[in-house]
Amino acid sequence: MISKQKGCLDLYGSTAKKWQYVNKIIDNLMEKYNYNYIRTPIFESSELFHRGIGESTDVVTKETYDFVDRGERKITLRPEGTAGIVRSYIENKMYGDANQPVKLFYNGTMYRYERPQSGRDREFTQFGVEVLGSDDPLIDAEVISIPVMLLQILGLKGVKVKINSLGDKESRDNYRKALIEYFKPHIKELCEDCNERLLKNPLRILDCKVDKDNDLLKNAPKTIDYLNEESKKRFESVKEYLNELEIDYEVDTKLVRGLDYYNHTVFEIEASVEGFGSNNVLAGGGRYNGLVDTLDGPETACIGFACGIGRIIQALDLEEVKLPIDESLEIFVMYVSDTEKKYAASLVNYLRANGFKTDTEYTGRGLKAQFKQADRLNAKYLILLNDEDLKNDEIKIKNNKTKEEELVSVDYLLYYLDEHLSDEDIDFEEYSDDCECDCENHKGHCHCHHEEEE
RNA sequence: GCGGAAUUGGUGAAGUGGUUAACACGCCGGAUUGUGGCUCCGGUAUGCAUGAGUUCGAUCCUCAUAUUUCGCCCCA
Repeated sequence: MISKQKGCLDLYGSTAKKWQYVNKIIDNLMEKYNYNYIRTPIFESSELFHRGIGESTDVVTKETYDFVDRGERKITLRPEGTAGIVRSYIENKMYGDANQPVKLFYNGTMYRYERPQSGRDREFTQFGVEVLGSDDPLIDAEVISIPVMLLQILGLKGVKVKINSLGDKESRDNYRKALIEYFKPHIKELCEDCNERLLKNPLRILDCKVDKDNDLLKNAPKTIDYLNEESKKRFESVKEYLNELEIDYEVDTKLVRGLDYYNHTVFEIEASVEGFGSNNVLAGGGRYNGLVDTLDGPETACIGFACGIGRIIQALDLEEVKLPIDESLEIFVMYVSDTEKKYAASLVNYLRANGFKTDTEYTGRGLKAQFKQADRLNAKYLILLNDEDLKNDEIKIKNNKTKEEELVSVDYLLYYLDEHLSDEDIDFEEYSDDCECDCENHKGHCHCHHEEEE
């Protein structure tokens, strides 16, 4: 047997339903925010990511899926969405569009060659947003508000918004130098990883889990103190707009993020759910005003974020949030004889064409088993074809909940179904948590048939 | 890139170096209900992740590989 590749995921069944639902919410939300969908290739030239994300970042040095194609081209599977979109922005000269800023969103798979663990796969899906062509702090706040709104709509509770500012290039460089000077004399007191980090990415020392209680970290210089006046003012303005949007946030001066292209505003959205490992960051992003320039485009102020759909679903599961997914079937058509089966074929087709969610039997089951199948599919109405009835142009319809049967004339069928199914919309009572039967098969919705016995 | 744990049928799983791999659920068939969900009867892994080794003999021991899972680094 051939098994799937490490860190990949087969998405199907009820989990797939959840993804479809989340995607639907995202599309809807982006419509309201007036962001346009963009899809860029899953693979790009390796150089794009090396220059874009940063030669020294872990993502590029040890996590990319690289290969050489038959034309000797160096290719990399995209490890994130921003670089490809910036490339597209430049290549398609979107900076020349009349409509500025350019507000885009994407939703697709990304690839990172990593050791899989909770909340991290090699192929994973990110939804994200990029706004190119505006340095207005209002946009910073808006971009932060998107994942917040999304998680709120999905019903996730314990979300925490953390923000920080790295300042402009000047501020960031000054801060970096200050940190190195501060840590250098004491570096022996810190863990092995921190020693590694000192020159490569000193900002990350602040985020160290091993040394987090060390006074050295607590008293380290803070990003805020190294912002120049302009950067400081900008950060204040972002915070003001966040207040206007009524977004609760926390300034975390240790929040630095690992990709080279970030400056000014950076942010993360964390799930504080019991049972989430260390990969509890659901969304992250920030400003990257230098990236378009780095990739040979005109200087353009940009900001964006990305969130992992898989992690969001995981968080929803851990919080046991119930998504309003309707898993019922409107009509199940049953038959026994060959003539009934032929009639069933055209009837099913007819019902579907008229907008009813309809299914029927395909495996030669007996009538008894067809009833079971109908229950499994959560059918609301059963149509029991019977040669005798058909001779009279009549069809037997059974309400699978009340068990009431009615013989309906063929001409009247659609009307009958319309009548009965329209007010049969999702009955939230029925799908509540309160099911107390002993069966084990209902984690979410209970479809058990426990009559009002006794 | 580094480290820990796991891998038995459709599912949850028990189990042993040696004839037919427990049990439960599910599923299929039958009986009984006019058309099901209750009950009863029967069926349901020539197989214990894959490959190699130790052995008279391995699902059970050893090694390798794959996948899963949980951490570290890093990220969403």
